[in-house]
Amino acid sequence: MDNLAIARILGEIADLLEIKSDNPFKIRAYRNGADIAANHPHSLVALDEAGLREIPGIGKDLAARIREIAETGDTDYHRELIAAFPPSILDLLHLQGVGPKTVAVFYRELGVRTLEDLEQAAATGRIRALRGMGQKKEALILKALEERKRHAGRHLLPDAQDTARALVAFLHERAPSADLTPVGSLRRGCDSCGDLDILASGAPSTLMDGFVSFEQVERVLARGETKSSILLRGGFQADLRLVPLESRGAALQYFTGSKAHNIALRDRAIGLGLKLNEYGVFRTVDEARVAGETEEGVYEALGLQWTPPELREARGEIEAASVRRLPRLVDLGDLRGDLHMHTTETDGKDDVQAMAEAAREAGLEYVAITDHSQSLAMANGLDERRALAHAARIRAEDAQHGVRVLAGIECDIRADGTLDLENDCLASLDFVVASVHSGFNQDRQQMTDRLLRAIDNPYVDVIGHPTGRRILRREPYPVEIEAVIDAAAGRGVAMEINSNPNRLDLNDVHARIARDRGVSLVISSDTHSRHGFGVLRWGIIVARRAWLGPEHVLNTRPFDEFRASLRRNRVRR
DNA sequence: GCCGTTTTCGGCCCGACTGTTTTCAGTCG
Repeated sequence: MDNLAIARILGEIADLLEIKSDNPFKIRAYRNGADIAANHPHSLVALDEAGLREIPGIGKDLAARIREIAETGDTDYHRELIAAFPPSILDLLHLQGVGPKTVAVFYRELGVRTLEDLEQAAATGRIRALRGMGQKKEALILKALEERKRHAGRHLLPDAQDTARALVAFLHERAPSADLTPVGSLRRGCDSCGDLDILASGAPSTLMDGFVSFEQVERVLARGETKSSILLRGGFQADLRLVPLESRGAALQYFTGSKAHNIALRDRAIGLGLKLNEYGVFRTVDEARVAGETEEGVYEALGLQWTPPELREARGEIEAASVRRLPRLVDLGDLRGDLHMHTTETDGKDDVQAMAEAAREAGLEYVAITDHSQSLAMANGLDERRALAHAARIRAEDAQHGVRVLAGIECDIRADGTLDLENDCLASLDFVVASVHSGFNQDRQQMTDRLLRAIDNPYVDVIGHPTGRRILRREPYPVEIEAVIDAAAGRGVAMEINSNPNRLDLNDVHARIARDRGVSLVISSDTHSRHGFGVLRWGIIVARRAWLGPEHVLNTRPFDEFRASLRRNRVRR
């Protein structure tokens, strides 16, 4: 029983209480408890009741519940709630536009318990008959269901990586000398993964027995000598492939893909009188194997530079590799600063000092503190007066913790494209990220104009999470992203790669366009706690997939150079 | 349910937006 499992139970209690319309503050207490459990650096199971109660936000009841979960795996309270409501209705809660009140009405009035029930109800016009609902609501629900279906079976990159890691560790115990590597879209760093592919080279065939007995297996889909597939609880499908050691490189190449990259490579092989498959590179004339032990060898045999997995999407990498002109890609170690984070002044969990210290420990040389502006009332956003007072306190921490600290803001872009704080306030700050947080239903023209107008504001340094997507949950808002990129290029405004694994926004394709049009990128964490700097690795993966080198990323620069390169500080001629 | 207290109750981040109403409920962030 780990902290995440505790968090999941507390979170479900909060969800169920919400559907029950229980005391909202009690709900918040449980949700907060789930947050605490999920983010606590040490195992809660190891703490006794007194130790738990020392954690702020954990009181008498939550401490007792956590103890109960630690000892029995669940709590009676949770079981009681599940007895009152089928747990499958929690799926409904995660639909876009459907909240606890709506779920409760669906359940009470229509007996809806599952996504399928809901789809039936919507399709037969029973939603619109409900009080407070209409045709539009019904259409929105059908759309949300359709989106959900499209994303079904896909998972966020960190979830895929965690599951793959657990699976590899499990397999490693059974075949310590084998080489075990996650391949497929996970190795390429795609922003979501459909299934997990694990390659085992030099493993005994008995490893398959281990694989299908993995503790998280729900169903064995296929069981063979060299390939097996399992379905895991939580929805992941995982495939294990066994190849002999001498084919390791070829198999790595073959199973990493992408499909388009592999097809192009095999095509190239044919042109060279060669054949490429998962066992090696072979001469067509006599079937003699010329490569396959290492991936480098496979690419060399095809007259190509070894290509980083992130680039294998048939987006020009083969042509570049053939003339040895693949770019030097940015690395996590290149990052010197982080330019988007929140503190307790708005909706963050830690204060400026704690963030600065954590940033230093994460190896960063500078940060910008960018709390929310007033429009985000729910996040306790800052008005001009508070923004300036906060800036003064931030500057007092500058260089006090081994990092330079800039007083920034994440300023909301209003529906009309104006910014949420007066220009003289923005001018008094060191750094401004401008982001859209509301009004996602504007049409393409309105949203584009809105962003263009924000870019026109002379105090905007960066456009934050420029398309507003939430991976697997919300589509990007409609926007002419290329028009926005061109405007940013013209005005010298940078664009963000938000590293939150739910966002990864800009995505790889758009970030590459931005790069090609001369826009500078920043890779930022958008962290809301001192534990959140680790997400920068996901932003780095997006940047690598976008062909970015350190020279394209502003926050790889030394502090003084970075600062001088900001639009606001650039020497104008 | 947690917390802090002028300590055992009373307060707990709230405004924008949408779709439904005709003054508001629900969702989102």
